[in-house]
Amino acid sequence: MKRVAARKPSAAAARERLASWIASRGLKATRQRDLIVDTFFTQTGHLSVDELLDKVTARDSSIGAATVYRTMKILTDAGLASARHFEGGQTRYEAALDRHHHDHLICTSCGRIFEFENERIEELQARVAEQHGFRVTHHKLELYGLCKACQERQQ
Amino acid sequence: MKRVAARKPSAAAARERLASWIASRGLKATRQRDLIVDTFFTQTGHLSVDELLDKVTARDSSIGAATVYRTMKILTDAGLASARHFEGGQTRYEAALDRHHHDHLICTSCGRIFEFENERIEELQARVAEQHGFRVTHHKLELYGLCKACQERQQ
DNA sequence: TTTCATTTTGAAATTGATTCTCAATCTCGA
DNA sequence: TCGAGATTGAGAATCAATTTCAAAATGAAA
Ligand SMILES: [Mn+2]
Ligand SMILES: [Mn+2]
Ligand SMILES: [Zn+2]
Ligand SMILES: [Zn+2]
Repeated sequence: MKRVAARKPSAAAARERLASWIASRGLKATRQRDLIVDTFFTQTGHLSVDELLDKVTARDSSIGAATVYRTMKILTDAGLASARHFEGGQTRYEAALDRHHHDHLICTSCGRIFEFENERIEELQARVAEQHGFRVTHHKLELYGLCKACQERQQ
Repeated sequence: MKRVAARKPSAAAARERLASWIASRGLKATRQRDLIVDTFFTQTGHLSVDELLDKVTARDSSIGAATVYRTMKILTDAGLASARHFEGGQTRYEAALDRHHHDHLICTSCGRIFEFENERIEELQARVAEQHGFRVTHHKLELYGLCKACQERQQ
């Protein structure tokens, strides 16, 4: 039996949650899904399907892109991943289990993504919504610009 | 000479600004562009290219979609329109001349879009950026949910 | 175990918004 | 009026994502 690399505790929990999600709706467990989910939770950050596909096909080159798309949709529906639609193209996914809501700073030069939480901003948003009689289901706050490193690099 | 419908004062200003923008970079004035620009500034709100194309082809059915895309790009580059990328596909454009920065509430049921300005939120965003040593170029704050009317309609 | 209805898969086709290409047509300064 | 250069509309191309479909895999019941 092969020894398995240590994994983040949340990864195991996520796999368990996924198993019951799958069982509870008559879906079936598959080798491909397991591998994709395992690969996803082994990574950190905000992954595009393309990037994830690369890691996945490095492990099993027979897995198709459609299956990765489909699996990430399942993870999202199960609340184990969140889909983020930043500017400029592909959807990115991040692990969602045991994570607080947070927003993002995106460097338009190097593409790095930073996270922040700001309770005060959330409150003010809620107040704005209230003033409009609006019931907010979700929101998006994204700050685009140059990260510290890129500012320094550009002198 | 045909009488022209009364138009918002900003529309005339925008056309003037566009004329000098076009002249200043060796572009040429065209009938199609005039008609598209005129149609755009006659409308209010956040228009998709498809919606704009409909209004445009109602006036001249020979105008192609590519020309509408190209014209909206010019208006955007000239700072006379802003492109908004809300959830769900197409870019929407709104008039930008003499408008403050503002953010949006988007009803996911009826699609209506409401605007707000909140100086306090802007300040807090600036502070967040500062804490990360980030130089923000632009940001996006969008609140999605049900507008008042849609809440009431759904009982 | 075997059966077999159901789900899943990978490849390829399709979608939908947008951009590009290209030959024909227009614009505008000389 | 001329002609270099810009613009046009149609259709092709692009790109991420979804759908289709026939073959393969899964798992509950027998
Ligand atoms: Mn994040
Ligand atoms: Mn607006
Ligand atoms: Zn950077
Ligand atoms: Zn509504």
